[in-house]
Amino acid sequence: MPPVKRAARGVSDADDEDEDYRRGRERNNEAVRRSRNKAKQRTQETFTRVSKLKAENQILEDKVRILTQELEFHKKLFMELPSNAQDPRLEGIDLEKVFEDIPDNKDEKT
Amino acid sequence: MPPVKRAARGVSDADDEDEDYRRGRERNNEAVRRSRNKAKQRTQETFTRVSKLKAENQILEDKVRILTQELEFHKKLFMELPSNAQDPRLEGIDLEKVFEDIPDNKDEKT
DNA sequence: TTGTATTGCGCAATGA
DNA sequence: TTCATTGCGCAATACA
Repeated sequence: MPPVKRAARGVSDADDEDEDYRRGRERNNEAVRRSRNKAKQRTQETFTRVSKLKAENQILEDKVRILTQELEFHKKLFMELPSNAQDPRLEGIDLEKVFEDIPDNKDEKT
Repeated sequence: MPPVKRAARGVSDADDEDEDYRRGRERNNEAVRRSRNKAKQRTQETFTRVSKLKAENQILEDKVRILTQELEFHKKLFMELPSNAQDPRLEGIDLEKVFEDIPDNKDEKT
């Protein structure tokens, strides 16, 4: 453990104890320095992390927006073609239903 | 500014200067306390920020994945219907081209 | 027990 | 002048 005040005992002036104490204090001061640098480092990285995440987020949001538009476009295109309404394979099928949710979209929280 | 060592001058014991000094030190200590609390607060918020962003990101990634699948599905569905190949309004139109990029998807960095 | 790492805290210099 | 911020050392204590 870091040095303990020699004064807490019966040592008064510069002797072995004192040197040990100083030596110990010095070591601890270095440790403190190291520790604090690490902390700053981490803090800095956290900020960087936030920036990166915000950027990624922007990109993803754009993608979602664009994909949604595209999908809408395709659905309309498909639905509006009268030929589809007559395709034998779509007999009795409710296209609205089909397009609603193909995969398992089970995530809507934002 | 925070008090200055009165010892730096010719004041030895408890007098006005001393009281002012103590009073000043005390004020500063409080200020330091406030400042450090704020700092911790900010740090904490930054961590929270990261968590939230990571969560949002997950959700967005899922959405992109799902939307992409859906879109693929629709494109195939559309392309595979022979009726479309005969729809008069699609005369001379390259569907592949049409589907490629409707909006302006100008973002691919991840 | 010993040594390093963290953390709260006060002092003083410096910023605003 | 006052309060806020920051580098730095001390000591307690958390970890190994």
